[in-house]
Amino acid sequence: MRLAELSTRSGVSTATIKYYLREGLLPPGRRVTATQAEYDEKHLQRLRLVRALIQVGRVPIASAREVLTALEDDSLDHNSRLGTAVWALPHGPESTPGDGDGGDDPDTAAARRTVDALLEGVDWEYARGYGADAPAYRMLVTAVGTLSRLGYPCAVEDLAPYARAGRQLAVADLDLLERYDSPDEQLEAAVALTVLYEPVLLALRRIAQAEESNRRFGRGAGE
Amino acid sequence: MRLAELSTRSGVSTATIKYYLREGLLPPGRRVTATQAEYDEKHLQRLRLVRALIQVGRVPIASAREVLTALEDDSLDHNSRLGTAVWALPHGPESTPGDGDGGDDPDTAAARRTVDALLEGVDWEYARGYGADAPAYRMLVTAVGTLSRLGYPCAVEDLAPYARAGRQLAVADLDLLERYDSPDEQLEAAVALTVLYEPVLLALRRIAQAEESNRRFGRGAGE
DNA sequence: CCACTTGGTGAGTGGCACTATCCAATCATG
DNA sequence: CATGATTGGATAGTGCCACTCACCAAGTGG
Repeated sequence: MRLAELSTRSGVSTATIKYYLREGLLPPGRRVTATQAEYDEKHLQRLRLVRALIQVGRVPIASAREVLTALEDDSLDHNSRLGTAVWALPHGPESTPGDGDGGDDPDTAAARRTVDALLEGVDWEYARGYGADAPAYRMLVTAVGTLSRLGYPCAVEDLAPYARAGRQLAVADLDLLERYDSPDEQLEAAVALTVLYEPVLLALRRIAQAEESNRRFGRGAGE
Repeated sequence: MRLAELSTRSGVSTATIKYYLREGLLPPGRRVTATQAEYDEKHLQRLRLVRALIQVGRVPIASAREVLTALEDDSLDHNSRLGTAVWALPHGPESTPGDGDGGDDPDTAAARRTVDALLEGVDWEYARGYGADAPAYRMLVTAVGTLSRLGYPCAVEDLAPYARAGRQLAVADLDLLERYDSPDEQLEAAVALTVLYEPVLLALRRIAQAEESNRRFGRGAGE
């Protein structure tokens, strides 16, 4: 199919598709002549994934490119590709640099200790092995630091229920992932499901908050 | 305290504080003379909350203003303020407008049916009462629509584990909230905890994914 | 008393995700 | 073959948003 058809089928303007091609988010089409290229279903699927990452997952273009590059990096084996791709995903506000406190102020140090205790408490030794390198770990430390800086509770026992929920979510995630047999499908699914289930989860939490608030405080509370 | 001290104590530049004052995110200080104003601890606390909303929660300025306005709207009772504030929080990508499909294409309609069935299945009748008005509901429909458009599983039974997790999270959230006695504290805490626990939760999910992936597939997988 | 600081205002900056315009090569059609 | 539309690539521009800078008159402190 031509670029125009790719556009109508995906609902993305040709200008935007050209932009994605330039940015390396979409592999170039098979060149037919000097001025025409042919795209296939894989391009369409990739384009949809890119849109989902950017619009739903709010992943910046640069991170999306890293993720997608990792997905098709032939120099890595399946598991490494998966790891690299998810690793490159959204870091959230990394360490809030320059925000009054440096990277190792007392609050952040305390947050790190809390997080380490939490990970030990729930027996996630694999995660602890990675230490401060994992984006998710740093995101967690930053968030916990911000919470305590604001004076909100975030001791180990406060965080434990969230860790338990995270554990269940991960099991559900992996269950979904295991439906895919082909390595390529699994790679793309890992990225897509990680990102696209985030709004699902957050929305469900909000709705459940309203529900629970209503249950505890009566109509009108919560949301 | 003066603006400069507010700046050093919060780590936010005076220019940015002035900007927040202009935008109505921060109430004006008590005017001492024609060119000087006095700020207190409440301003500092509010400023920290604003920073947290914007930097950690990625809440746009305009939404933050709505939230904060609702928090101190004297024309509303406690519960209405709480509802309005949380209601104004982050919508995520609302209905992905103009993205090829309008607001009521077949995918979205199917997503709506799935979501309704899910809410009925977990017996959240209060949430269903609000229908399409609640931002969280619309976020959920959008996300589910995107998932199915990409060909990823999001049937009721696929979503159920996430709803269950959301329920547990909401209980944990409300437990944290109930520690606060003063209505004002509770209002601010509701907003802060809703927003600031989102990165905590997402980070824990990522870490747990890596942990679970390692457990199932052996070292190197997941993250 | 006078350099310095303060807080308010308007205009400017930088980043990012597009988007509009142009162009030569190519294709479809009479 | 003539010719007008279309294609894909390149470049520059747009709009938004969260700041940030420059300036200024009014006040303050040594």
